[in-house]
Amino acid sequence: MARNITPKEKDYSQWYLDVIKAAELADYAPVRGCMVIRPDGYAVWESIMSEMDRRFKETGHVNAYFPLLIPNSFLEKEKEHVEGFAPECAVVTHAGGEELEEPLVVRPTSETVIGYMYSKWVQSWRDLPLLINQWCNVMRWEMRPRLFLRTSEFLWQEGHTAHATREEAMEETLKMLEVYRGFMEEILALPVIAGEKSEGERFPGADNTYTCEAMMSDRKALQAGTSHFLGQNFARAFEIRFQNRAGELEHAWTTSWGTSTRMIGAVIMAHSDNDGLILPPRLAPVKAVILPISTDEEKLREVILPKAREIASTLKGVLGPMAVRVDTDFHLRPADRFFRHLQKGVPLRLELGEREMEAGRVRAVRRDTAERSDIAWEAVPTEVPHLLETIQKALFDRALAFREANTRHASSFEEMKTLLENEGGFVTAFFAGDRSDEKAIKEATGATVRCFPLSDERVGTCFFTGKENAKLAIFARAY
RNA sequence: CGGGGCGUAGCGCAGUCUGGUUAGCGCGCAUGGUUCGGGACCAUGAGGUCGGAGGUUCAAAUCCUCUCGCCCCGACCA
Repeated sequence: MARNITPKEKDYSQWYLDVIKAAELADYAPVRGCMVIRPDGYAVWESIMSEMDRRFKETGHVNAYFPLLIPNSFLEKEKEHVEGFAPECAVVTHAGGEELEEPLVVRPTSETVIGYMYSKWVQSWRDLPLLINQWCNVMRWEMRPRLFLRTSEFLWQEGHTAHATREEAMEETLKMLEVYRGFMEEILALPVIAGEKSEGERFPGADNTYTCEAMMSDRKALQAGTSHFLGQNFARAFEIRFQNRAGELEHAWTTSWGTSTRMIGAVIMAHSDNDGLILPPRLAPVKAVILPISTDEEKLREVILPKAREIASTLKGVLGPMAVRVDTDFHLRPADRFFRHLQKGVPLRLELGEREMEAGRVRAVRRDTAERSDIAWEAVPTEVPHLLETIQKALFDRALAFREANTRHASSFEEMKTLLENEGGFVTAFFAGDRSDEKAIKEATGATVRCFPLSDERVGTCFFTGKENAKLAIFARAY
């Protein structure tokens, strides 16, 4: 048991913070609610960026960069948008030693400034679709910041597209939701439920919002990414118009979709244990660490270390140059070196000691299960990647089994209250209520509608209003 | 914004009520030694304008006034 980490059973919030600290992922910044992402945390973000960016480009998107500062008047052009975001905006009022004529908002999201630019770039149906993504930082002055999950400033990507037809924009919205789902499940080993948001949980200014909802290991829900169908709302606010083939002027149909550094928080809370961070192999910047071990320092440096480097070199050829590290912290005792990698979440530890030198093998220790196995030197380039994939799958399966074991169905409001109170987790129920019903349920249970899963088309009687033909919803307490 | 709590070494705290020699303790850190395959131990040592400003006093971490910041609960919010 790690002595620097509070067990999650004792205090889940503290456990989460302890894991981050022990893994040196992030630290608090001097400004309230802001965090410093440390090198090992940033490497995880880089890993996320490179894989997602590849998937965005494969689906036809390109990257661009829009400015940090947005004229205040832009936000006010879309009524719901400004109502949703104004309270949490940071505003620049002075610059160059003078008060500005118009205050500038630090972007909480970029629909407005991008809408403004799109109106200039779009004139003909031939200019559509416009498929642009940007990687950047945004600022939302939240009341309750938590590292990675909700920080005042965070890093994210926001995709913004404009289309000629409603159908095409809706198709894009769902396509990117599916890109998110695929990335989260395949790379983060995070099972998510793709679904539609309820009225009360919709993005300010959107006609529909879709989400990927995940369950954390305390059974609470976390929204890991959203994709919005914006209809013609922003096109009207910013006059994004084009002439169709018939020569008529039409408003474009737009979408936006985003995922953020919050996903790092999701990975931490989905997989890690009381010893510290556990990273899924496909996400982990360092996938395997090789530890030369011996009390005979001469032998260590002259025989074992060169062999370790040789194995590392071969393995790098398979896994990538940054994915394998040789631990040369010989001033630490083996136990301390084990723990360091354990807490950093390195998926696989390969020990090379005197026993292994004689036998011509390495001892592999899995981070997720602590299982040990011996791998012959010649087999390392094939066995290690295989073992990493086994770990990847095991993490996903474990998280999925956990979610399924903690998902229950409620037919009545009483039943829902009891389930949320006693069991927690996800509660499915047929629901056809409106915004005020959602509010009443939240006040009574602390839970919100997470989504209406797209994969489940069953309908039934609403547990709250009694209406027929209600869609199946998932309720849960959420971050 | 309302209620409660806290600022003393990198971190966690004691000392403040009842002012009094060089402000302590644990962890961590540095050096040396013994250890070493799942968080060792011994010894030595470095590290502090006690959140800030002003005041009372022979004397302030301690008492008084002002001020800044942080945390928790609520409100608000994704």
